[in-house]
Amino acid sequence: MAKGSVSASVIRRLPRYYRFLRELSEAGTVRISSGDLARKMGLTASQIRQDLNCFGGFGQQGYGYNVKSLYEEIGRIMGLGTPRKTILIGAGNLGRAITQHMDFASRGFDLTGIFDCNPELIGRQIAGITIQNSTALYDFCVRNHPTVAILCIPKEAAIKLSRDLVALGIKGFWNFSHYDLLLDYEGIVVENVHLGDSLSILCYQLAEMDRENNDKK
Amino acid sequence: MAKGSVSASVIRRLPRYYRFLRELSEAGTVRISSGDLARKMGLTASQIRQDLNCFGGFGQQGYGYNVKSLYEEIGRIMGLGTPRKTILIGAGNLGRAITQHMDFASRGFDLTGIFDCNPELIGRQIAGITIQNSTALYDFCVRNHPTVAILCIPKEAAIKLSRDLVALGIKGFWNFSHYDLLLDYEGIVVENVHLGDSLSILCYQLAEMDRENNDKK
DNA sequence: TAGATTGTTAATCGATTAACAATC
DNA sequence: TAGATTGTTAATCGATTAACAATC
Repeated sequence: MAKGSVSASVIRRLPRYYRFLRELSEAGTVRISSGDLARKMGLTASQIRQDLNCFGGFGQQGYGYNVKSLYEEIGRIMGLGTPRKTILIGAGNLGRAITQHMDFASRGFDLTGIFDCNPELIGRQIAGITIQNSTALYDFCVRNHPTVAILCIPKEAAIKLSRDLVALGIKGFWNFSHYDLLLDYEGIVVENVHLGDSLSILCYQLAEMDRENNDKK
Repeated sequence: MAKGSVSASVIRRLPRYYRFLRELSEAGTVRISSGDLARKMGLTASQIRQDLNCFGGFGQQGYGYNVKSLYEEIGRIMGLGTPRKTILIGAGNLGRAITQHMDFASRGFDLTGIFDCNPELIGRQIAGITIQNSTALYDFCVRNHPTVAILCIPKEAAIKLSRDLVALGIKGFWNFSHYDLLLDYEGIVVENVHLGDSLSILCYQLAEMDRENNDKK
């Protein structure tokens, strides 16, 4: 189905297409042309057609794209259909917020375990899941075979733990620790989220704006 | 100081340079060559030299870069020196987690107010700041002149509120709502964070890995 | 001085945009 | 059929990499 490897730029845009198509679908739009979608998303029609054609020809000449079927197609491409057993490690502020905030099911994940080493947190529940002692992690993985781990733990813990988790069968990491997780194992994927970096980019843009304004004067 | 406009690709890498340089500095490293830094960061030496030269010649031929002074230089470029008065809107799970999780001061922000419309939350404290009723937002802005707003509110609220906030003097938005905030006002900057999109990218990569493995068989 | 490494220019690569024949 | 819009190829643009003279 997939033609060789799709570039990272295209992949990063996929979830955004998916979002816009869902909204269009919910609003009752049946069909859309690449030109109209481009205007809505702030892209070019060419780019949209190029992007979609990495995965196949989903449109119809003279008509455009069927919103609902394109939406479903992209969902299939992103692999949302088969939920992956997921564990969360680190039930601090961020871990708890993500658990409560994110709709895992609709995004292809099934949160099955939460772990922390803080005795104050162990036994409490988040989103209906009981926080377990980190010492139970090994047994849990052996028994339940989760394949995805969300890391909401400090840098040092992430470095230490990630190797063990790979050995326990984890294939994908959603990493919030302040550390660029780069696992050189074959067949492991990592998505690093650096909220601090994101905030710093905003800071830069504000600083740059100030500098421009000062130059004008 | 800045030579015209620096590309978005370079800007997105700046916080990462900053992180690595701080770590090197804390580890006691005095100088580093573009080659060594490239190896550490998984970049090319060329790219590092090109990136840094967007802002000026911070190195010295035959020596490399002084870690501490390059670190400080990048901090200046990112504008970390002058803290910007910041407000957080939406003190739900995500808003609370971000408040407690993020070191705003070291990143050039000064969180001065938190707002929510949920009566259960109003009056409570997060990180030493009392959650105020959203109805007090207007007065607060008129009196305190915050310039940055963090949006941890639903899509609809973000759309409605963002225009008002611009009118109240907000120049920068750190937007966590499930919505691509795109303010076409002059002199307003937005950093959208889509955690759902990030998770979807991980999902795609896992699906792609599965497809590759199936193809092999 | 000789060795190392930068700053910078030129070459390459990849991604975006434009153009247009195919076709619904 | 005529009009619209895709899929796809070619052209352009920008970003990354390579090369090397300048120089510490």
